[in-house]
Amino acid sequence: MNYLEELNPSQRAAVECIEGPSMIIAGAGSGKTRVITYRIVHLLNHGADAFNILTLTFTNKAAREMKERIAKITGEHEAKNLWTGTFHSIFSRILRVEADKLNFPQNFSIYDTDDSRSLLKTIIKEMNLDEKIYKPNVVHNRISSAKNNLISATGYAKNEELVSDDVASGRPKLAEVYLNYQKRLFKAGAMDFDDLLFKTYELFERFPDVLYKYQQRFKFIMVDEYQDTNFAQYTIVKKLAALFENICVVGDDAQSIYAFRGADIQNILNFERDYPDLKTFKLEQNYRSTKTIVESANAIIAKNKYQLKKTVYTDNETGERIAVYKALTDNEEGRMVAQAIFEERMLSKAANKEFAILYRTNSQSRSMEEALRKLNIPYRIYGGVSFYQRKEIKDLLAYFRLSLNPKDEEALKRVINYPARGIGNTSIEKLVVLADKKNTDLWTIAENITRVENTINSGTRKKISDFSVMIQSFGVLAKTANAYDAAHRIAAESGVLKDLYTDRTPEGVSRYENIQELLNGIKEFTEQPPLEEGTTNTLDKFMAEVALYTDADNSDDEDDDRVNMMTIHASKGLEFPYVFIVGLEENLFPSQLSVTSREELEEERRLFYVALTRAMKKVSLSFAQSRYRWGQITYCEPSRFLAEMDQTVLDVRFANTREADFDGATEERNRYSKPSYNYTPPPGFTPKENARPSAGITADFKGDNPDSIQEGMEVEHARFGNGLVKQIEGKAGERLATIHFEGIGDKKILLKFAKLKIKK
DNA sequence: CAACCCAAGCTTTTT
DNA sequence: GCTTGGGTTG
Repeated sequence: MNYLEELNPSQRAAVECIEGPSMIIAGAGSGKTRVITYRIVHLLNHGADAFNILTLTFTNKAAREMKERIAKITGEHEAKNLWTGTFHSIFSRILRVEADKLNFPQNFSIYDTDDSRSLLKTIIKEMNLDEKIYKPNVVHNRISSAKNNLISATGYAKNEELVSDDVASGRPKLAEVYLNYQKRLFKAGAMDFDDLLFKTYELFERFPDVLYKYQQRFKFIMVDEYQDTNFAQYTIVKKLAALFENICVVGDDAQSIYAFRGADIQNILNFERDYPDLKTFKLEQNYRSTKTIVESANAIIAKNKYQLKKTVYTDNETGERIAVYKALTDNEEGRMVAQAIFEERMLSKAANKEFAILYRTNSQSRSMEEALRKLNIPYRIYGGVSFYQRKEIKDLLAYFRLSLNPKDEEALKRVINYPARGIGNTSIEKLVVLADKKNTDLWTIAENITRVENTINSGTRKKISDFSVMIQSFGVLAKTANAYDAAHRIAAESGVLKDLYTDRTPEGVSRYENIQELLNGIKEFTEQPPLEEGTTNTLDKFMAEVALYTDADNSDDEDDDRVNMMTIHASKGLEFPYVFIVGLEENLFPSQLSVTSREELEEERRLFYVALTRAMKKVSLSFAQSRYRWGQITYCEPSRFLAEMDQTVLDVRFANTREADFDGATEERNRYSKPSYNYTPPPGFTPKENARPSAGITADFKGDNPDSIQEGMEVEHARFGNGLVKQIEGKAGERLATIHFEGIGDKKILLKFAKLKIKK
């Protein structure tokens, strides 16, 4: 095929520039992925070896899609040899090969955020620090951002600015916690997510010959979503590219939405400085969206001060106006969105999967879900609690980790008494004390428990020794048997399968199914042709990859016809014909945590830009005037982003679907539509005095005495409306009622908290 | 040592 | 409002 002919002039220029440093600024919907994949194809066609091409992405999904697209053009064989993956996965591959240089075991464990926090908690306790001040996640964030800026634990301790920050916030010992944390990770043969970057940097820094090896291997380097790189990533890429300088970065400053975790748009500017003979390409034609959408998005991003100049335009048709749904409550917002999807589906003969509901926070999905369910609209939620974060999955994975790396302390603590085998907290504490005394690790103590002098009673000692023998046998399995056999036997022999199988509650059943799903995934992995011919796909190889799998990576039947629901962050890189952006309220979107500084607010605005530009045909926005947060009703004001929109393309609708009266307010509107940090809602968005009372609004709803409520009564609830009391359990003061509400179903409610009006 | 109960934190986003 | 983790009880 002649791929070059499928490109517009600027895309083609970017693809054809394969030598030397280049930067592609790719506006939303401008065919970025196409350019990257075709550029790789172009490299291959011009004599580059797939083995020499490195492409770094931010998500596993992006990497997988890219590989698939290239495979379609070049064939599987060629595509398989490409180095394409996330920063973390590519670097962990390198680190496994080179682990001995850093004195890490080749099977080092990768600690996820939970493991890191848990270890920090242990350290904070051991140092007798106040957990209220040294909050594990605050401490973790500090350490994480230090690592992302390539500041080691010793470097941190010497950094006056950081240390005085810590002193000022009452955490003078933070540097010491960092030092201890790194010591413990090392002892456990483990790296956390940030170490995968930091240790790669360290490896290249300390071993120039190793760096040279990879510099020669990666003759051509591409970085996707370059605007999201942090300093560590930037530095490592720069090192890798130093020999050939064949580096091409692709990004869009307007879509930088990860500054909160260390991403720095500055890297784009640094890039221009680092490579004076840089060639820059701008992809400005949007092929995805209507004029209305592109122009609205442009108008929004124009409010930002910090940005590169570019003009995104489209030749597509003007398209529909942007609907704005104004709801009284979060639940009503859900109903309106569901209703709108229902109607649009009829009107445009659109499929469910053409719709996406995007929100700022995962917790917003609930009201949407309920409303969709009521209209029998099938949906799928991306993200949320990811598969690999589930307790049962983490438990079994901890067995795998421990089998491969018995020094992995977090894994050991996780499974030594799961399923319950009589090694409780007191015994574990004793092991910790012993390990400390002998200056060794928990595993070494456990392994030698019958030979070490200790105060643990003989029954428990036997149990610990049985456990360590079992783990040792698993270790052999994991390295020799095929991954599925090993995984299945570990799941069975550890007692995990049995434990979950015995639990016949719906949650238990679902946990069991999840384990089966994991095992099926391992089976699939086992049956793949191995990377090296003649070898077996063992469990250690599976684990080398799985530690970095997350959320959307299990691509379960994406062809299903369902409405898509996800956070805006998760939607980056995707497109949908119809997009609903919900919860456009101050303190929600923009987030409450970001309205204090200009930089953070601009990031929220970019987030809104990303959300708008996901849409191909039509965007709908919505907001509610009150919403449940932390189980409490809070009143909300419309988001300033609504005021920043071009008001003439908005089509505002109220709950009763009559058109909002917007005429005659133009002057007023202009007065308010300037970007303002002291936000005042524009007219038309302010709640009306005579807003119709609905089943949701409850400011002064008074309930009757809860003690007088009895089974069989008809009651009214502020939020759920009318219902019938079916059952009351519990003693006075703690009475729990099961009430059937019209159109909602059964709810269990504590009477002393619920405000219920007795109707009959 | 397990089961239960309560308090705290959570709702920013991901590898 | 929910989940998680810690503490107390049996």
